[in-house]
Amino acid sequence: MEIPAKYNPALTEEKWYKYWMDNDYFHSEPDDREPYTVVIPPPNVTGVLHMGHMLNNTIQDILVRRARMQGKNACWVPGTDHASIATEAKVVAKLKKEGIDKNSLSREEFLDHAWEWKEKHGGIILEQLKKLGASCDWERTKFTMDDDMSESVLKVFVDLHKKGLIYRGVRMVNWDPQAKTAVSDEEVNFKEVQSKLYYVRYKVESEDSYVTIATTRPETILGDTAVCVHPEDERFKNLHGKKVLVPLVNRLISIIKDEYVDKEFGTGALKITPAHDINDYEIGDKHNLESIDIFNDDGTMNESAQLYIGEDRFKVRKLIVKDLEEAGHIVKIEDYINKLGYSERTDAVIEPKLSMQWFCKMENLAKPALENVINNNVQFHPAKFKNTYKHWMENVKDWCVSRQLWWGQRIPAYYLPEGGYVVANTEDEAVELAKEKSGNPNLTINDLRQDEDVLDTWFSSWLWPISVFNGINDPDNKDFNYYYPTNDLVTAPEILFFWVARMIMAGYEYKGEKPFKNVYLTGIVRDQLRRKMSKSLGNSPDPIELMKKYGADGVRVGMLLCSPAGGDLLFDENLTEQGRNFGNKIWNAFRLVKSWSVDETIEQPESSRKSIEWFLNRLNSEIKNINNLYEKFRLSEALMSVYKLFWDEFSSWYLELIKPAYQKPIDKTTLDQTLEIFDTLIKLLHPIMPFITEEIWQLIEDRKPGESIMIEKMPVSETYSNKTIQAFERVKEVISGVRNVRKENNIAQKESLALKVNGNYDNDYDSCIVKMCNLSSLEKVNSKIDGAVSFMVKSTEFYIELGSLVDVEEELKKLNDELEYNKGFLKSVMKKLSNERFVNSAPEKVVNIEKQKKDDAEAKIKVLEERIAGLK
RNA sequence: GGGAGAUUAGCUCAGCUGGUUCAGAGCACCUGCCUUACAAGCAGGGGGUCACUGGUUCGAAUCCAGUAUCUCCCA
Repeated sequence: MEIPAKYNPALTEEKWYKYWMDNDYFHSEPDDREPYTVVIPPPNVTGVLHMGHMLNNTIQDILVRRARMQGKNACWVPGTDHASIATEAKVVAKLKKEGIDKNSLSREEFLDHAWEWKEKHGGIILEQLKKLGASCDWERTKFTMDDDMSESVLKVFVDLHKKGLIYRGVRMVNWDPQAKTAVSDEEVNFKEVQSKLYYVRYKVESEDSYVTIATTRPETILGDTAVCVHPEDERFKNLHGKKVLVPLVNRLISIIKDEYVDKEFGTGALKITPAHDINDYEIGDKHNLESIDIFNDDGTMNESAQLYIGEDRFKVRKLIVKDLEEAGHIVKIEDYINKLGYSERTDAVIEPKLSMQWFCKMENLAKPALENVINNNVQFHPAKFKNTYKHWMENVKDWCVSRQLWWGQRIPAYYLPEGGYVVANTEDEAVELAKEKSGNPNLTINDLRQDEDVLDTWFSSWLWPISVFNGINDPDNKDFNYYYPTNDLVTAPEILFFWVARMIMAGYEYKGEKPFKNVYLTGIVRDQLRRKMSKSLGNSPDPIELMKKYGADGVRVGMLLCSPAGGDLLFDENLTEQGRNFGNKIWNAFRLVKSWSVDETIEQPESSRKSIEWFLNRLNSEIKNINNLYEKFRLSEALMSVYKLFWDEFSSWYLELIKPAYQKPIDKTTLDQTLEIFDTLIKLLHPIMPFITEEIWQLIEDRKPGESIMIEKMPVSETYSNKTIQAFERVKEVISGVRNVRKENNIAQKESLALKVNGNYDNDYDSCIVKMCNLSSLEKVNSKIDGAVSFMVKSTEFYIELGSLVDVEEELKKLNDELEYNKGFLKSVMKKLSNERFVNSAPEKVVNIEKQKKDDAEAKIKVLEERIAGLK
């Protein structure tokens, strides 16, 4: 069989993905086995695959494939969320391009367009995940606006309303004047901008004096309802209880006292505009101030402003400064850097605005969600995120769940003609409730007006682990009972609060149980300059191209190589290259083993027998180690361990040890055992590199149709002896020693050498040393040999006689350097041992270790000194 | 302004409840090799006052305090 020297992923990946799908390996149904469940963090329907998804889904697939091979019933539920703001923005933009104004469409017409858009673009990411090898149960794919999902959302809204946890209220919200919707705090990006600080003086009522305030937003002066000073501020004590006139509109407002004011900032006097600043709103609330809303929804001035009506807020700033200046109210203008909130979706400057919204009370929902993270019922990896989570949950604010959009679940609240409203799951129910509430038995649905707003997308996603199994609509169904709670959630720390925390809340509220046991928090993928990868910066490689170039396996390895949990992840294409190279290494190891022909008549060489014995010990110890790392979610370390096991231990040592001479056959025992070892290794590798391992597994032996490595059993660790492993480490040192001698003296491997040993030496692995070093003899002697090149392993001396070839000077230097080092080492040990307090207070074990060090060092020094004397 | 965390090799990071896996790994770098599995490779090598200053201790990268720098979250 001719196997190419370079592994070509393109030839195998599609083939095996199709094979897995055709055999339905990804699909799960409840049965007797232990379930292992993961729900995908639903990507946004507007998106395309980016590096963050690659990382996140690589990790999920590794966990899922591993669990499946451990014999669990693995179920990974894929899906997407409807992303109301982003999707609506996209659809509006698309319509605009076609010359259609959203406002000219009815709600239903618009939604038709939106659905059409979703059908066309919504599945892109999921399709791309297949290229990565994601072993999702595609039959279970969900979308947050599927009928049953929406039904769950509305049911929960109605239920929470009944429980008094949903209420309607006026609140200061982050208003996006471009999207004309409120956005959550988390969807606001703060950026530093160069702006100006305007010092404006207000005339004190019936006095010929002024008070000067400082503001960055002079246009909001028109909405001022107070001026506030610090009660202890001497400069303003004479003003307490007085009133001032708002410039230009001459409204009379009070001077109030509040400790909130920073005496050092500006002039120490603060204008209060409760309708347009969150802090002012709170002060206004405290002092019962009037709120004057001077903006329209699109950021232009309204009638309440009295001036500049219909003009945009930024234009008004320029106009009002000019007018204030002319009226003599501007004292000075300074340059000033402040932070401004921008909408994550539209990049418009956020306008704090009072508006009627729907809220969800968080306090009681947060309690179990906090408690069960603190007590580790839900575990965070890495655990440091518990701190931030705790801080957030203890200061949780009510959740604004309404959005002024059409795309999403419409709030099931119906307003009665004569005021008031009812909340109901269906229109019929709403009519019934309305009849009851109004006492009017003739009401019909046409008399009711449903709320125009939709629910926040997170109000869908927080139910995700429950609703994908239909656990809201049918709480006692088989799937929900079997798969919930799920096992691991893999997501980014950025959404720890507004997604993870809320899922935990929903879990306890609707099932009385956590939604998942572990939360693995990935890092943020950044480029080499630590910049977050983003489309706008253009610093993100296209994952599809990357997979084409390096193979999905290579990219998976590359992602994992740079991803300590929770830390930032500095992606570099050379990591994927390293992944591809690793694939090639595996491929070539396979090629080598496959190239050997068997001769059943030859006996197994001693060296092979010993090598296998060693490697099995090494392998089992490493399996244990790897299991440990996986349990602690130290995935990149698990990868590194299996990487080194395969590359260093298996390829560089084991295969070289058992390799037959060129074109010579191998004995059957060794080959069989080697194939078995290979099989174990690729099973260990499968969760990380599913494609190449399947390809090799299928080639290594004839497989029956329907067989696959992905449903094989993950190897478990059997007993092993650390003694054997350590003994072999000595053997490696001896072999390295001989290699060094060859190298330093330019002796080819073909030329055989005679090795002599003096000192403490175990000849168990002589056959391995003889083979690896091409020795003509390996002989124990009882004295040092002058005139030979030498090296030491521990305090055992090894000699190779090269006759005149020995460079005495060189040899002396080497020995003297080593002597120097050992003397220094001994000195440091003696220092410890001669410290009485150390000997008395340190545990006996530690003292004994030091004594052992002393003995070893002394023995070595003695040997070195003798050798130096011999050479001189 | 409030809170959390970080600082270990050129880069990214391990290093658990102080002591033999204590100064590590991978990559990068340097040297020599196209040796019949693999140059996407092989064999070697160099490189760190563990941010700084004190303290606790027989003993500190590890614990404590302060300083500096950085990051994130909240306002």
